[in-house]
Amino acid sequence: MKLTIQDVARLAGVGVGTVSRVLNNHPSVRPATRLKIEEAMRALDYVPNPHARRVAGGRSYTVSVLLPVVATEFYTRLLDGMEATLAESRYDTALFPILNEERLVRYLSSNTLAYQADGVILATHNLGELYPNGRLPTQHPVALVDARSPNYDSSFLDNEMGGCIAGEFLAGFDGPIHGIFVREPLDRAFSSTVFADRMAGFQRAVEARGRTLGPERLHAVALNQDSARTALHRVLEAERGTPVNVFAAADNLARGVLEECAVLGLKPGLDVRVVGFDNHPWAADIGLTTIEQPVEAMGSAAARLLIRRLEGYSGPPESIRFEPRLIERASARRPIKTTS
Amino acid sequence: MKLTIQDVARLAGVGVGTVSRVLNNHPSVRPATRLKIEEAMRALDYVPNPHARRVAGGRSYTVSVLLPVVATEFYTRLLDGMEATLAESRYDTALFPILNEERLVRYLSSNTLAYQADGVILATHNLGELYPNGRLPTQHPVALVDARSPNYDSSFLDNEMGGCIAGEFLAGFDGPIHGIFVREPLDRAFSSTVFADRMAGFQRAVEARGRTLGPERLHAVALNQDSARTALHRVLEAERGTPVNVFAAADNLARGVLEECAVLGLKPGLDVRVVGFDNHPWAADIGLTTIEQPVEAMGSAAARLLIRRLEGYSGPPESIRFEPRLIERASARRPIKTTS
DNA sequence: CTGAAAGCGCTTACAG
DNA sequence: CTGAAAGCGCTTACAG
Repeated sequence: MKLTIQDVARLAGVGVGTVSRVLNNHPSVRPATRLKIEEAMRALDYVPNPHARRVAGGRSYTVSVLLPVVATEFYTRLLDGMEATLAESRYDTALFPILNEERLVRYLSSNTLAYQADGVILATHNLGELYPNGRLPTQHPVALVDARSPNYDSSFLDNEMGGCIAGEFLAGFDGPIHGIFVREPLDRAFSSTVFADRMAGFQRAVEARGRTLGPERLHAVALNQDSARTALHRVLEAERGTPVNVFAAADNLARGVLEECAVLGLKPGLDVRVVGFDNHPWAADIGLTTIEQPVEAMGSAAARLLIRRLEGYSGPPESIRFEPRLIERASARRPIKTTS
Repeated sequence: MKLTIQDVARLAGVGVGTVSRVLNNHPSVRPATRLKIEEAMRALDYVPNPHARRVAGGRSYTVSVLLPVVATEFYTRLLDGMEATLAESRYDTALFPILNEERLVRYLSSNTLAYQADGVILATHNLGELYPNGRLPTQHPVALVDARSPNYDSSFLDNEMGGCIAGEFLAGFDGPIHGIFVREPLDRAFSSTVFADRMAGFQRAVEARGRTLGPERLHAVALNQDSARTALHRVLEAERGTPVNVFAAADNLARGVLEECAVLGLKPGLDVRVVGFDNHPWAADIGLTTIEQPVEAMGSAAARLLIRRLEGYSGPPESIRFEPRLIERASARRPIKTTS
């Protein structure tokens, strides 16, 4: 009842070996034959049995993706990017949500993972705390995403540059400048410098423009809207007047700020200028000026780096750096410059 | 280099068939033989190749666990309970974090899941919204945990009873009674009635004791501590005086309330009596009176129900109900009754 | 109770 | 470029 490679071979009028070759993108298959077989597969709606492939081929055609359990759009998009690229090369994705540190260690040391996957993608995790030598205890190729390490391939965003852009932009407005960011770690298992980097760039840019930004203007909060709303109150109390300029280092925080503005009757872009970070799909809907990061592209790049290793490449580790850019919307807009 | 069943058979001086039988708990193996083989496996540190088992046996020895991406202790513990029981029966666990609704549908419809798993455990998800007929589009056995359905085996907590217990307990104190709970859904992909049930029981119990609890005393918040802190302010403003009695329908919320009490200089258990829900490991450390739910046991029960199906049981769906109980600590303690 | 053998659905040299 | 065959590491009737 379950379709096998035999059924495809029979329908296409070829041997199973040839079907297998098209399944594995083997170069030496005549185009006409390939077409005939692909048609048969489509007609039968054939999906190869991955377990048999693993046994016969000695590879699993699966990559393990280890990611922190932080329910933000960011990880959904990152995963979409990785999975799309992995699927193109016919790799399955096995997800391992890192609920806590003990679980991360277990995943990496267990036979389960070793058996299941040909390679590992680790998200947002700076090695080094858990594994002081900066190496994961696995024989398989590893790629990092949204993180960097000298030992592994990685794709990452230049978060510091993103902070810089926000800082330079807000320094162009009158009124005091504040920053709202997330205190690390996001999660016990994930020490990351993402937010620290953003704030470092931000601070540097603001001060380079001769504007002050002491520690009392930097507000560390939890990654949720309510915390950001509370932080806005602290900003307003400190300044006792508008306008104020706020860099919220994640769109989710910026959204909280905008919502609280609505409650307080303050006009975004006039009384309170807000710049977020992420450019999530809904950012346009709420008119949020923000720093865009190409999340899907980062995921896709990490997947591509890993696939290259899986196919035998063995050059030195490579890092692909992505650059953020400013998306200007109503929540903070520069006046249009008029000539003369 | 990789160990196979052949190596074990050779060392134990038996055929591979017999080794396979002990691997699969086949009854007809002489105890002495079994011992000899188990010793050989231990000596070699042998782990069977799951892919080969899947191909030969036609089963995957894997169950898929679909769970919402809400980073709370609850899911860690639930998973611990499930995995422990599954592992006892030599089942691997494949985790599928439901990042959004589209992804849940994709998991359930994809060939990936169908191939990988012999069965599915779905957490905290009330079917019916996504699948109006209340059935998942899968041929495999399904068990629910932290949710119920007439169509599938399930293990769940009597959340309403938990709310009742909290309500009865708080009704024993002087001062107004408030409730802080989470507005559903927790997550776009997970419609659950967990919090609604807790509040329904709470309200019923409080009113049965002749105490008032209008809608203005029920505070819907997001599931994080900051939201709970803000809610406490609303409680205190409404009452303008202490003591007040607060049921926070999750320990995480209760923790926020206690922290805000510390900031405001209010004494937990005297000025503000707080009852949480969960009895997470850290609840004892902060002296939180709370409703305990046996999370690991619930996970374990769901796993057991599924395993029974996987082994061929085909009776009607069964629901295992777990009862919560009150754990009294400093944040709300009844005066010790003295005789006469 | 146990061994030898066939078979699961693929992959991959080996010949042609 | 392609087919026939051996082999991957297991499981499971089939005999004994």
